[in-house]
Amino acid sequence: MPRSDLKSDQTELVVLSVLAAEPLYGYAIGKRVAEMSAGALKLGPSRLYPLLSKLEQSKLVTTSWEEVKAANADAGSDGRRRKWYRLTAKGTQRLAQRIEQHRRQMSLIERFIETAGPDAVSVEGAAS
Amino acid sequence: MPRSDLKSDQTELVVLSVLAAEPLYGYAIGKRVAEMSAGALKLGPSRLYPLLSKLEQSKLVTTSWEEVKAANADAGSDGRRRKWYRLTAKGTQRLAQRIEQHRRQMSLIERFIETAGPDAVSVEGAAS
DNA sequence: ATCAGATGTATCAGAAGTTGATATATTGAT
DNA sequence: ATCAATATATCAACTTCTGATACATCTGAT
Repeated sequence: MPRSDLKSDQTELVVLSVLAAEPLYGYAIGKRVAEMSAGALKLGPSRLYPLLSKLEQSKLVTTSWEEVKAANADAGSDGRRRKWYRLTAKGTQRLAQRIEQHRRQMSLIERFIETAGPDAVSVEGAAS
Repeated sequence: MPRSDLKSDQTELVVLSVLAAEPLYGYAIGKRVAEMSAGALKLGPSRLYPLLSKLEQSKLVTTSWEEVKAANADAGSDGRRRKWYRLTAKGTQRLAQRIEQHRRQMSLIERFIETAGPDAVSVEGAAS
């Protein structure tokens, strides 16, 4: 059940961030996101792969296929293939842009929360 | 051109926040949001009224109609009517919930930004 | 007086975005 | 052999968003 609760721009930010740390293949990206969020964010295939395709088309990432080496066998293929994604300079630029956009929106929302008064921020109803 | 760039939960948070400060009618809510965001957030009718209806149905707000008094005439209607929205206790509770949810998501995203490394945060590409 | 623009509420169809289900194929554990 | 995990990918159905439209009144400008 891929719940992300994030809007697409934020999802993009998250994916670009993990790729900024190191290149990864699709499935590993999904797992990394789940791990780092302690399960709060889950990118299912239907969300992840279209997004990665979009990033590829926009040249924010470059891709390359890798054949997974067999563990026990002496040589060659394992049948499984991985598509690796690595951030381009353009991708790094986009990430910085998304981070800025994110910070802008956050301070904006913060402003609204403040006008609501301190009453709203911590209230009985907030419990679990 | 109603650009909000906010996801629906965040829009709800914003609207509940302005109503927490004081009761308002629909059109005024839209203007207040635009003012407070210096035009960055615009809630058009097609976004605003369905949202307000939803809040009403969920009993997060109560509503009441008001006839606008004529300015010059000695008595009565001006023809214009306003539908006022005021937060219920349940609405206040929901607001607190949304604020908490918001803070959780923000610290989550912050975590991803940090892993991206300091390089990503302030980069040439961030200009304009 | 007329006309444009703001006020004020509301709906709708089309566009865009999201997700569960499904498909295929291999590996490793029970 | 069967099940879960690994690994990629698509699709139809669903929800959500938005531009356009509708209607009626008021205000200020010409």
